[in-house]
Amino acid sequence: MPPEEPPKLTLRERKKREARRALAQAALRLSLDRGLENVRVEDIATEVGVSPRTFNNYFSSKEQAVCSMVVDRHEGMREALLARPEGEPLWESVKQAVIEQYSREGEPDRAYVARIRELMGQLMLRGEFLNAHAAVERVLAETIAKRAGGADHLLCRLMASTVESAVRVAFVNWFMTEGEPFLPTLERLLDELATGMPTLTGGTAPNTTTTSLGEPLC
Amino acid sequence: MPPEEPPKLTLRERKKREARRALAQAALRLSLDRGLENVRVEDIATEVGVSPRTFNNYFSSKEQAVCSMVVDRHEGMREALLARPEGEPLWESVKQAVIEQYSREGEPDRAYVARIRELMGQLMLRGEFLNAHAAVERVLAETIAKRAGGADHLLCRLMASTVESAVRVAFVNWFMTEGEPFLPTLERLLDELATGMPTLTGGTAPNTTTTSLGEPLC
DNA sequence: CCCTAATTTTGCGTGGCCCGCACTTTTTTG
DNA sequence: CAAAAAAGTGCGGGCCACGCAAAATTAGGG
Repeated sequence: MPPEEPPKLTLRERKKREARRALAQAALRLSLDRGLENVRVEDIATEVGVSPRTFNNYFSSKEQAVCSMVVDRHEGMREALLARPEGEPLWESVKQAVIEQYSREGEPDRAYVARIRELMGQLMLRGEFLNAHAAVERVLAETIAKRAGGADHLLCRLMASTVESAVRVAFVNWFMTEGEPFLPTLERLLDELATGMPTLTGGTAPNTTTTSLGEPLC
Repeated sequence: MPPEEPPKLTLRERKKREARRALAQAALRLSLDRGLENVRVEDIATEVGVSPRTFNNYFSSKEQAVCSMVVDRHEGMREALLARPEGEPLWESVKQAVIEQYSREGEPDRAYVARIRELMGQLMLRGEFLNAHAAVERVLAETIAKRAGGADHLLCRLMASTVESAVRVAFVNWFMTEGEPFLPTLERLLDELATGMPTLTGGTAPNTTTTSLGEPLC
């Protein structure tokens, strides 16, 4: 009979999530401002008004905090995939689910693109970023498997991994070029995957010089 | 006229490579023995008979040292790809080059599989591992682009990224299962990629329970 | 053979991070 | 409102990455 919705999440839970969110946000904001190497854990903690020790109760490194948004996407992704209509071909479902998830957030903010590029130069952070994507990939694979009704487990993993590849490539392309929008690129890459690899034909190039490797970017 | 081959690499260079190799090897061996968390940088350095400070002249973290073998593969991969016959379809070239590279090393050692599994549980290491694969991916993309004679840059990246996905999936499958060999799996996955995604058809599964996420393994 | 310049290794010191532990503060529950 | 549960906090220790400058090693002519 009580009309007020007793919030399913206990106060504790809400505060906890809020704190986590605030820390992640602060970590990202500060990193974009000054560059990750100039942000100490202490700074992030102070920004949120919490002790440095507490920061480590939520994240085990600042890189993890910065990347936590990536891994939080898995939840939306799973729901989107499971919500696709019954008879739809599997690949179409996956494609739509992924696109849906990334549209929900809107095009990433252009204003920060230079800073993001700079940020991704940080080695540790790239590691954590890839790691986060791997986490998403895992959940995606499980969801695909469930959705496909027990199809070959290996192929499900491959599919998930492949989708994540497309996302990463589209993202890198987005922040490395000036104008190209993210979503259309992603969609195009996903379509490319659907038709298979042999679209491209071979033949050695004429004369380009050998580029060295090092590790300039992504 | 001098018949002895004057080693192209100066003594300096040889010692350097040797040291690097020794450090990487020691790092891997010790990690497999005791688990990465029980290996200090000092231990690795001592094992090779060098000061801890020197270790950091070669690698900026022990995780990096452990994973350096992965990134060293890029060289062989590039050569293998560029050595493929002229007219061969691009995808076939890529596939063969990758398989060639991984056959060269032989099947990974079965004896250590349990330890490897344990090792991959380490979060930091997984990050560095993924990072290493990303480096290989980048070189592969460049090489593909060169080989394809200036094809769409984005698609080259996608192809490289996709190949690396297959490798990672095959590898994880290898160390998570008991008997399945690595190379045949890899080959199968690459073929799967060639034909495109829609091989699998959809339809929701019957009743499986929702698995939680956390981050149990890879 | 030896001397000099270039390069590498090393010791030391600094700043920072991660985390276990015990203690305090806050929230929950009965 | 009191006891219990859970989260925040301060302290201390161990480790790591790295800048710097001094020693050790190598390279290449005289």
